Amino acid sequence: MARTAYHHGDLSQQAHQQALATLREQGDGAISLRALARQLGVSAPALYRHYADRESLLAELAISGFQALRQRLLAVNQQDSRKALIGIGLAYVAFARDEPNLYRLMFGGRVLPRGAHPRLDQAGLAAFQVLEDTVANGQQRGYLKAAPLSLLTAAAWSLVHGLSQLTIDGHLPGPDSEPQLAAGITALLLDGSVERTTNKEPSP
Amino acid sequence: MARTAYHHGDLSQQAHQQALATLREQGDGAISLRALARQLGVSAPALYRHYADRESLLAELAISGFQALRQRLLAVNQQDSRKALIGIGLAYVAFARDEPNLYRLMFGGRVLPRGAHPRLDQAGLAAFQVLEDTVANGQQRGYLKAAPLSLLTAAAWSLVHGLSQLTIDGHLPGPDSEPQLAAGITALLLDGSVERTTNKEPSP
DNA sequence: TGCCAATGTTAACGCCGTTAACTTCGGCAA
DNA sequence: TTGCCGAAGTTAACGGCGTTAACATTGGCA
Repeated sequence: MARTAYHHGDLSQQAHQQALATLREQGDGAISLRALARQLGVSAPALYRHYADRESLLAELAISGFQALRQRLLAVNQQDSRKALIGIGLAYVAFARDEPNLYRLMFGGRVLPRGAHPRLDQAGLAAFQVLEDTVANGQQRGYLKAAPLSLLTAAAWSLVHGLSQLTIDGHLPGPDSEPQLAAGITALLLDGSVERTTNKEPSP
Repeated sequence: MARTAYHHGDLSQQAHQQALATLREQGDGAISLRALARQLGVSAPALYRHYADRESLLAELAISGFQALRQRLLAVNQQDSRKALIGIGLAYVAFARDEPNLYRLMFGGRVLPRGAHPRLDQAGLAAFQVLEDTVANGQQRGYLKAAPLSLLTAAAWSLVHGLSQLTIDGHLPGPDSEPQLAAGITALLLDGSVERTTNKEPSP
């Protein structure tokens, strides 16, 4: 169907783009189908030809977010296991820093209950898979402990996810020191936090 | 001011309680001032005598959430440094599991931009302080590395926060195995994830 | 006792998501 | 070439929301 005065011709794509722009600038709470339609010079119900409801539109945005995150994690691709793991952590946090509102939508949990949008779940899983593969690889090479893969992966994911969330919410020191912080924290998970010279606790 | 047919007498308190109940059951998105007023048998604008707007009400809920979290962290109080640290982690994740919707409100970041509600920032800081004190204590006793306190604390907080978020959003295995997972992950941050026997990476 | 500040009320504005019923129009079948 | 049908738009409407303005009630203090 081609472009006409009546038929818009590319509404789905443009709605996605415009909604993404609004999300980036003002967060998902600012996304309204009516305002979106207004900006696109179209009536509000027209959007319902392309999205079942507001939540479906948000789900599409989240899906593209997971795909972008996955690409950034795949781009790390270091040979050395330690560098690969720290690189993944840095890339993850950098994504959250660059796209805070998108990241919040993806992981907010407020919208989009798990299981409501299968394609969304699948996109999230695909991004997670990159992290898990990196951990598994480090383990196969003997760099990481022989602990259960699910445990190591959950630890790594929890760490970078928590750091991302705290960073974009301003709970941690300014963004200038953020890369060092991320690298230092990742290193802590790798090397441990306990003082190795004294395994026993000294008496107080 | 006493209870009357006209004057409710305890609206502020009851609104808080009712909103908290709705939050627990359906999340903050389901909290509406009009519905709240209806449930309390009062007109909607009456609530504006006690809360500047919807966001202020949510801020109050979040504040009480941080206070509850702080109490649960304070209740750990183990002598042994390692047990104290793991105990804090378990308590933190347990709180999130018990109050998922409240936890999301507290850390969602979607509502309540940092700095908008000073008392909220202060309540969050007070909860964070318990974690930092525990870390500092472990460090002073020589159990933890002599790394910068802010780094160690950020790592611990990131880990438990990320684990909490992933847990309540259903990204990790069922809640039955959750305590073991939390304990195992916390132990990983303490002891490290790398295989100690081989510090060098073997050639592939 | 009278008044004032606190705490309620109704009415209204403009926004929102969503649905129903109708219109336009591109492209394919006869 | 024509006719029609389904995709993709339209307007109108419903009910809900946050919020404000203007007004009403009333408890307690001077």
